[in-house]
Amino acid sequence: MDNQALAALLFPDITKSIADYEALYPPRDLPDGAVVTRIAPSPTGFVHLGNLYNAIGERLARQTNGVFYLRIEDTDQKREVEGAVEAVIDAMNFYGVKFDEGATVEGETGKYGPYRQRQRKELYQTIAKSLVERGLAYPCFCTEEQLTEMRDEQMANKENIGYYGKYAACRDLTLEQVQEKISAGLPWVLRFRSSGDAEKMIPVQDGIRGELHVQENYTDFVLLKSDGIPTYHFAHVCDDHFMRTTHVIRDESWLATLPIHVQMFDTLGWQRPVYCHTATLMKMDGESKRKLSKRKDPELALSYYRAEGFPPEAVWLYLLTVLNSNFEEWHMANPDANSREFTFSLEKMSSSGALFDLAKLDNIAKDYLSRQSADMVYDGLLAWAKEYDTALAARMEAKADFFRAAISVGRGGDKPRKDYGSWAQAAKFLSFYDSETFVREDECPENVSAEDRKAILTGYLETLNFADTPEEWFAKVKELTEQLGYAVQVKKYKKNPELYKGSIVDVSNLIRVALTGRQNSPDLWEISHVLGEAETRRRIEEYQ
RNA sequence: GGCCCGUUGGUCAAGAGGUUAAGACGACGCCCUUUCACGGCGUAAUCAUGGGUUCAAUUCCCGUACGGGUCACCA
Repeated sequence: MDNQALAALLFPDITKSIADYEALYPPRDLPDGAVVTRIAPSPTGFVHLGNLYNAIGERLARQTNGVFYLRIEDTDQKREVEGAVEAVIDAMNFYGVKFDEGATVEGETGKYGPYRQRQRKELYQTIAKSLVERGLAYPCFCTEEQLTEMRDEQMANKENIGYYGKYAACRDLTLEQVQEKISAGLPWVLRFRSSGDAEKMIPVQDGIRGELHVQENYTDFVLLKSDGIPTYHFAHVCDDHFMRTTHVIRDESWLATLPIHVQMFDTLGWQRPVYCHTATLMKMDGESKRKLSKRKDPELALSYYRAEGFPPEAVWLYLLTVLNSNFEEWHMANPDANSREFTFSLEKMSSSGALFDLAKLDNIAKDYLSRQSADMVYDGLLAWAKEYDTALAARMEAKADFFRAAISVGRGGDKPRKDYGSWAQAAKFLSFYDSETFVREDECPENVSAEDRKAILTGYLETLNFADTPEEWFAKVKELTEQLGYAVQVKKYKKNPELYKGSIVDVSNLIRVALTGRQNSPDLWEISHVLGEAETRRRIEEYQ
């Protein structure tokens, strides 16, 4: 076979050489140990947790004065969705992830582009052509049906599946045969001619997992699809080489095709990047774990957390506890420090899949929000409401001082309340303050009879004086409690429940339900002052 | 089915050849308390399993089981 002639036949328009691209994309001038990494999503319109998970690379790049960039893997035109690139950028921006170079909404920035793979067709074809010239790649005319047939036969024979050895029908076509098929207009893909041995294991250093042993690739996998666009495997190798990527951080599902990637780097004589395969986030499904699924699990989508209103930093705090086992300890020691001050390390990443724990996220978010100022919470809630709850946004703007006061209750001090971890939770929690949204959700405490309910609320109203100090106010509550045969001290009631109708818990909770509609709320006297005397009296009278 | 990866409490996990096997979340119980919270304390693990190496293994090696992933002209 005349490889030069075949290459010319297959790629008549390619005039550049690999050397041209080496010159175009010179090695980066960066300090020793600088990490160059990226996220490389495909523009399917679905931005998921994994994308953010791998954006941890940004922190690694920052820590080492390296580079973090965005590459768009748009080689599958069928799955592409309009506006998807903007969606990725918007989502990353929301989570504070900044790119040094790569695709942008307007176009792109950086010297190693284009950063959209489809625009790099000529580069891939140049590399492909050189492989053909070296006799390492060949056109394949097999149809989908033929390939399915081959797979079925291999399955039936319990042989390894794939295009290799005697199954590689197009491997040894003559130049004339290729010429004939091409002039007949038959579509073709370009396959790699693998000389790998399935029995051979090759060691690969993984940045997270340590030394890995993978089987050598023996299949003639596809480099270029029939439309001339590369497959993921080929594009990844070419791009990460010419973009001078040092670390490839990606999901562990790529472990299976690692042999292909390693083989490509080696045969092209390029230095392999450090592969870092992250563990997949899992979810409990009945008795067993399984990968988070796009169709079944709304929490896989990044948009879920935004719509729910979890502050971006809180999501990072949670993700970091899962990503780096020593992060949580650091965060407890530095509760108010920004998570970016934490030194992230690949070695501390877990290699087995963690169950995604929404309860823990919730806890972390509550703790985070409890430490924020009332202004921050007001602004955050308002910004969220403008997008997801416009009625609330309107009320907040109309009654800004009132909402700020409500948000301030229980905030500050050594023991701030942890009532909500997301803006959606905050909206719900705060709803009782505003008379427009006030609804009684909880019932009067069980220990309190209808008669006592009336007596307590009437008595409460009679002595109610808005000028009282909190101490004076509560002294009156205690007095009322005692008069009506309830125990002022919970402990006494617990010891001798038969001596009392109930305790101050019941009395307080009755007032609480009257005032807030719930049995769980912040301090009643503070709430009353946010509501004002008229509204306070109105709610209690109404509940008598 | 082949191949790859994994397995410490309900969940996330630290850990080292010899430890009382950290810590966090969740659950439950108790305490504090001027209600609701917050907070404090406490309870719950024969470190998947069989074998080997060793004075000693949960920690090293091999097998088994289980779980997960992957085997496309999708990424």
